[in-house]
Amino acid sequence: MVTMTAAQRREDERERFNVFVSTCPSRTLLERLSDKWVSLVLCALDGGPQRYGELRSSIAGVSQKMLTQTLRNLEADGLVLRTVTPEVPVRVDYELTELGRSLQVVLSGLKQWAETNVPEILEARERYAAANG
Amino acid sequence: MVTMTAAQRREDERERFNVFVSTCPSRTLLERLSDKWVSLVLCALDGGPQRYGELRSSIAGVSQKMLTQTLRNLEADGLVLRTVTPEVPVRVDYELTELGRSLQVVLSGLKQWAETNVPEILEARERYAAANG
DNA sequence: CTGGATCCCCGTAGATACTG
DNA sequence: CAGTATCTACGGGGATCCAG
Repeated sequence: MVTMTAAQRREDERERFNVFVSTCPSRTLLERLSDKWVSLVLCALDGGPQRYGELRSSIAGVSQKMLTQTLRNLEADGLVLRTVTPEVPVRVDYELTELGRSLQVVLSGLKQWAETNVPEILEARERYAAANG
Repeated sequence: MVTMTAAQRREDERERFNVFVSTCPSRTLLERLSDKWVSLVLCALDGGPQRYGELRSSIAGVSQKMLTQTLRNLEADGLVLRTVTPEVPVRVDYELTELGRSLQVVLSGLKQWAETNVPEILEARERYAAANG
């Protein structure tokens, strides 16, 4: 076995993880990130640390259960840091980690795309509805 | 305070789309895009038009139902073009529209991020599991 | 009072079988 | 080949309860 060049190693890395293989860890990761609450939570935390209640009110429509569940998953994946301050009442703050910030950049692109292209999408839906039943 | 023109007001309205409002169209759009199959389908179509069966086999683990449903939604939103060729047996091709390609760029960034950062995430999960139950 | 766990109900994803 | 139809099972939403 000859020593690998950096390029070969990079190629090898790329082929180790493939989202199109259903058993690949990158696939399950992509599925977790492709969650409607994940992008909202990460974008909400973009402005800095927030308390649980702040997140809950800034992300309209989220249930306690899903917000807690999403935050726990993000914490376990090292994307969010959870800090408990034992005051009365208890205070829990959430903030992005370095890894979380790098993901937030990508997801804010998706958020931006959605907010920008709403009109085109709505027009397309009307055309589709008119053409079909 | 200067008077707004109608055009300015319309422009202002356009920029008011906010994903954090649960009733905002951009929010429901973001939720549709934040679907685990959407990113996979769009990335699969990045290489060019594909038949239904090709998509089904390239995206391992997708059910006929969800693939059809996802493709129909993407078609209705103007992101994917569906072409039926009345051969025997019938041939159905799917390809990205211009709008779909612009979204694919964003989603492939997410795919790339997932494939790149799998190791960090797995390590974080182990640390979390070790620290907690 | 904040943050979160638990229970129950319902919608929807998913597997299977069938059709133009 | 490219879908529809049907059934079941899992996961999200809401109410309720719990700890600090």
